[in-house]
Amino acid sequence: MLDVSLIADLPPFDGIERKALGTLLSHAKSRHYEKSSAVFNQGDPANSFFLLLDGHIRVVRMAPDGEQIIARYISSGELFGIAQALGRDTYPANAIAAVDCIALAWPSSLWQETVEKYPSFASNTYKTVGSRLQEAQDRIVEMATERVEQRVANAIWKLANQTGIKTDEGLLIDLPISRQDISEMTGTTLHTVSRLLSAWEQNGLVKSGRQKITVTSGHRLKLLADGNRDR
Amino acid sequence: MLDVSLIADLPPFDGIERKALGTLLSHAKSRHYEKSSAVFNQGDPANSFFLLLDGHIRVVRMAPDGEQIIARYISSGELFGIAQALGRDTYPANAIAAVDCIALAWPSSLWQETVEKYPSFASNTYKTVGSRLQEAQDRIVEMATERVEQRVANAIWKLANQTGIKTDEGLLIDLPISRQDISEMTGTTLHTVSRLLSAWEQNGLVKSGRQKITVTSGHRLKLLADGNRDR
DNA sequence: CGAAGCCTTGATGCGCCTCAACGTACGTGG
DNA sequence: CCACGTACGTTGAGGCGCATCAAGGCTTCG
Repeated sequence: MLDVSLIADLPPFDGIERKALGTLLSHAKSRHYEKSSAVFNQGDPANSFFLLLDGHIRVVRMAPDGEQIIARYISSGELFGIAQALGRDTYPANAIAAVDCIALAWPSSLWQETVEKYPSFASNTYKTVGSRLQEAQDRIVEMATERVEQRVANAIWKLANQTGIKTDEGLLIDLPISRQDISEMTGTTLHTVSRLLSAWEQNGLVKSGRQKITVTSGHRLKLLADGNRDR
Repeated sequence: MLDVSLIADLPPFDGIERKALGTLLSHAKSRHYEKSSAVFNQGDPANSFFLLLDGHIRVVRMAPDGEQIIARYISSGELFGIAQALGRDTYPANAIAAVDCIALAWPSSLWQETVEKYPSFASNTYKTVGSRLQEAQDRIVEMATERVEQRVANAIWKLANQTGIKTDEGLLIDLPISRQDISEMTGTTLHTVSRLLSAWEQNGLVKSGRQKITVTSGHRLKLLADGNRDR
């Protein structure tokens, strides 16, 4: 049986009494997704909505020509696959487990009911959608006005802040991430990302290896992201 | 006094009885905005939400360096400035009248109440937000994967379909739009847009003049937008 | 141990920005 | 109504940023 403490402190459920959380949980199924497996795919009928309990999920959209673009990473404690909140009945993107993940899944049919019964849940989730729209718009502005170097610096800086864990060398991004992944987040190529990381490593901004990036000087990385050309 | 027929047939109000529309309208103020004036600005406290009755509104975001990016155009019949639906209390962008406009304005305090009282209004507006998020994501993918020529073709094609009126020459975009505007929609420069339009005019795809674009071959323009290099 | 996946680094060239100069339509006030 | 100022549009020359093409090294895993 799932315990209420699993979700009681998470932002989406803020303001719902524990008893109600119990009933909510009784309708949820806990599922395990292993690394690189798909939770759902773009175009699939949106039969469930999800809460990520542990791990990281990569949300990916396909371009018409088959190229992939990473829309965002979901961290634990976040809702995802909430197509209902967007008035959709299919998922708008692929969701891939970046590492082994545990998620709760509710049937979509419960969405409407939940939103109506718990106004705080409704306002929290719509706020989430709102901020994702905001983020998307920001990214459009970024793509339109900034150079590749800034965008890559910004992407890594945000990832480090979202998922980073402190090590003695700096902030380590807590999920396996390749040069290719970064390029798909920023609209460039893995080659350019590789060159940038090499240069930054020389200048002591980051330390990186196979699918691993540690930010050693968040400060200077942020400066780059904000457009200061180095030295 | 405002007449119910003004809004009765508009999508956002679909499914609300005429009597309720009357009460709703009684709280609205009709306002006139002359060409190039601001309805609201980015960062302003979101005191009202709006319905555009006539005209076209340009939604613009400012980049940190002062550059402007056009997020979208609002056509008549659409809601805009609905910061509440995004859980925000300030507007996330500027709204500028592209031509003389007439809009209804409601105080933001009415939003919550309206959403709760009319479920169809709620689901319609959240669907709107959802599709704007979708559009934004699509645009990110576009910026990341397509060449300037495709993006410009696509922007013009969409504008022509959204606002176009039939003339004997083709589809005329029904609002004054400069090379600069197009460049701010696509993340390029007015120079490149000018060169593209000149070339397209030579090939008989469009006819354009000062702040005016007529699409003479939507078909071939769409082909360009989809990535077919011409001839 | 081989294969597949990830990373690096060089060489080359093109797409598009930048800079510059000029032409043209609009509207505004004398 | 004409003259001027301003906003918009065009077109050329030059060069930079980054994609593309190419080749090879290093890990990880079956």
